[in-house]
Amino acid sequence: MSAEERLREERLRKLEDLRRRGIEPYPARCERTHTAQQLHERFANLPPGEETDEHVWVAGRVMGRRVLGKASFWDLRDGTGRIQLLLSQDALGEERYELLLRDVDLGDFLGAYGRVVRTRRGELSVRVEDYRVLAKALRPLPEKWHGLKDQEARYRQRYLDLLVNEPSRKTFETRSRIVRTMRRFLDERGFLEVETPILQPIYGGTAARPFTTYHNELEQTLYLRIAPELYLKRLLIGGFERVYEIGKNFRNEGISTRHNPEFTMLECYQAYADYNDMMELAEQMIYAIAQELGLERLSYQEHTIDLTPPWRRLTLREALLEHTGLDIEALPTHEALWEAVQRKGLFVDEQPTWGKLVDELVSEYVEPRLIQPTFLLDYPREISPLAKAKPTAPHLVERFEPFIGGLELGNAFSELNDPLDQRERFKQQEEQRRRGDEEAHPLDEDFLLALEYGMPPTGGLGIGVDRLVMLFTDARSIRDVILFPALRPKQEPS
RNA sequence: GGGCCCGUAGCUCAACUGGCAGAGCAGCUGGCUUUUAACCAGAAGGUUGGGGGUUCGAGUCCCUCCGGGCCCA
Repeated sequence: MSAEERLREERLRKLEDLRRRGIEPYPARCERTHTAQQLHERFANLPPGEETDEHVWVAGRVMGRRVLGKASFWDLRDGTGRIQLLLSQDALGEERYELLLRDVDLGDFLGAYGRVVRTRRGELSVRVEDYRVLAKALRPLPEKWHGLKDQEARYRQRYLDLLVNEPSRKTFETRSRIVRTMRRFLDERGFLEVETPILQPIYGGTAARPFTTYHNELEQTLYLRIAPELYLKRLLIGGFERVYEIGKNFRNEGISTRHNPEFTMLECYQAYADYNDMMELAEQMIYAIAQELGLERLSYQEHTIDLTPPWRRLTLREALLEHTGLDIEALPTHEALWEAVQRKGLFVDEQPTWGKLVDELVSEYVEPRLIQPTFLLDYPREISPLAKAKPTAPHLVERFEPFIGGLELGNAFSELNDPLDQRERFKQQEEQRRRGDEEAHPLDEDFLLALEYGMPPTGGLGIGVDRLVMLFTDARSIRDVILFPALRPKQEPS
């Protein structure tokens, strides 16, 4: 028997011992009059050594234990904090006291009843007169002092990570606050929260490979959405002027410190707005989150970042001129640009088109250096099939991506609402697909039909929620901000 | 997909140049009625991620597979 199994056997033995003595280790009900936090608030001014007449029931997990013989001190933790239990043979009687010491382990859930006191050393405690075993744990918790450090275990058994690593718990509380603040920000501005299909007959809204599934009854292939964009636009056509959705997108691609196959996205659309309005919306929203968290200036990895609006606006042309010395407007063809890239000895892979080459150069030489909040704007038209062309430069579109700390945090356009132009763009994408581009946008006749009924001029904005949480929690990997990140299955010896 | 690093007791970590696998916490036994990582004493706990190889001898060197981390694509 392994050491692990022996520890489990030991606890099973205790569980049986409890049952033999008529104690159900998994009772259906439990009494609780106060949380730990409520007690700490209510008795904040109780002086050391003082006792109250107040009797309370507390409940929680046993996280620590100091046994001094016929008296002992136990740490009970609930969702709000920690409270000490003071147990003695005097108060419980020999039998009940011995049973507790013998059969209750660290990690078990315990309810305790007694008087609220403060010990001579100043620790608020419950002097226990009665107790209930609430749930027996069969496996030991990770070590109390060092916590759980093993990265793999922290991801695979997140409950243990949350249980013993305070910073991890804080990260996910912060994540929740960020999403809540986003909702409040948009709700206050008249945006309507909606839900659109995750199972889609045609995927679209961005360039990515999808997960494929099948509906048995309909005998139909369906795709998990890579973006909600095309459905949200249908709502603009339907007359809603401001909508947003926060939800999971699914992209069948590699896993990295910045990519999880399912990830959370905010998309919002505002009628009668353009990408300039969406820039303001984005910086205001992220600043509002920063204010909520008290992080208007924050540290991300080795950087100090100031989120105060307005943020820097930088066109791709300016950015590439600055970081590579290439003027893409003076190199308007694929051949000319590639020739210049090679002449300069720039280190990028060859790309099939001018637009993709520009994108590649930006990814390689510009994005990692965008530490302070920056909107990169005016992208090549051919890599942006859902964005409206710039009136002054039809080979470019009104599109931007926000960058902070080198992280790409989103994507936004003045949305293309010309149904004939949209059809042309889809056809160009089909052509790219024929040339082997698996990520080319599929042609969506149902969406084109909707667009032909008329969509108002609209600004759209997508924000990657996970990456935003990374920024605000100083996380190096997206896995640190996703409760249950995607991992390869661990092979169990059979 | 490529390169580098890591995987030792339930948890956190040791183990020199290849030479008896070791400690703390947890658990077990005993002691202790005001502790705060309580303390004191004792005994126990290992397929060193899996498989193969080199060697008198492998946690350590080599090959391979699995998982994780970092960097690159």
